[in-house]
Amino acid sequence: MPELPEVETVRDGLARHVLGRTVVDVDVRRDYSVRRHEAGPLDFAARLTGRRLEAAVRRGKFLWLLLDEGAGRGDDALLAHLGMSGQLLVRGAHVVDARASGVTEGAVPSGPVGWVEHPHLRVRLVLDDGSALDFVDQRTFGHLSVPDLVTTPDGAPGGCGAARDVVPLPVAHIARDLLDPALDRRAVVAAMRTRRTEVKRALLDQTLVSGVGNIYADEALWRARLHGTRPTAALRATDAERLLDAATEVMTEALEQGGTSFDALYVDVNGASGYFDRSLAVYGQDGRPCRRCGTLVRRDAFANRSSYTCPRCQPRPRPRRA
DNA sequence: CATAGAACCTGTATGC
DNA sequence: TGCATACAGGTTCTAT
Repeated sequence: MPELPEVETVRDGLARHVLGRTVVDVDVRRDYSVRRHEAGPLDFAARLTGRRLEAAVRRGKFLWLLLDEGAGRGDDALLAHLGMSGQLLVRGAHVVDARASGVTEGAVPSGPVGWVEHPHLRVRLVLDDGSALDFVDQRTFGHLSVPDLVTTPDGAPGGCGAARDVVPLPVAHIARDLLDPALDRRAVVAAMRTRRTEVKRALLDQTLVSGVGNIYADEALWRARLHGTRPTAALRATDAERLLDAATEVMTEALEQGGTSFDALYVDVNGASGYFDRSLAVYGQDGRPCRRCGTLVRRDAFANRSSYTCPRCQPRPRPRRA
């Protein structure tokens, strides 16, 4: 669910609310949510307890909190991926509005502190000021872990030469994202055109350029007037550039609105929804008129999901012969 | 190596 | 009402 603008909204919230705090207790309610932590839930908790949260960093849809140097620990971080339905909620030592938290009316506040416990709470970190950081995740595709930080080689993911960087090990293969100033956009265009696939698949490939998901891919393609099934190999460089510009633009606008959310499944650290859903031109708009030409937006099956396009603004490519 | 599809899990909406 | 099916913002693993 959360794509770059939503994850960045969460990162910003964490930067403002939990940095400088120390983890005093870790409560793993569901082991599956820390399955990517190889050493298991107990080690996950042990590695976090007593550590201070120093910085909030993001690449694409991954975000992590740098940890201070623990006794005998190397460089590591609390890594989070929200998957399709993950949330990170900062719960202060006060009662949170039940509606904004996505909790039904009448939910029972839990614990002496008095905040409302979300039904899909998977992991809770209790912080030294009495607040808590809750990882909530309905579908459980998201996960938390405490991996080591590694230095990525020059010119790594996506074939984009750029400055060396330190990222958590599971992020080493993820390319820089479209809001990263160090991203080499020309290299992305070049790499995209060497792929033998369709342009929407390339846009969603996080090892080529990261941060774009199904919503913003469709929105970017509509803005660039390209059909997602266009073969990348036959794409003009100017078209590829226009597509990347469109994706950057739509994600920047979404970020300004606090991200896109259709329901309580996506919220910021305070439980509030973003407003960009009102600005979507095609995603989820099937049967409604294209705001540019009036033609009805259509939905097509795409990789166990859907793609939304304007058939007139985004003509399908001519079928190629093999 | 590159690419496409299945698998992972929980819940809601829709149709019969 | 009950039940079956389709679908949902993503990534990793596996098979070609």
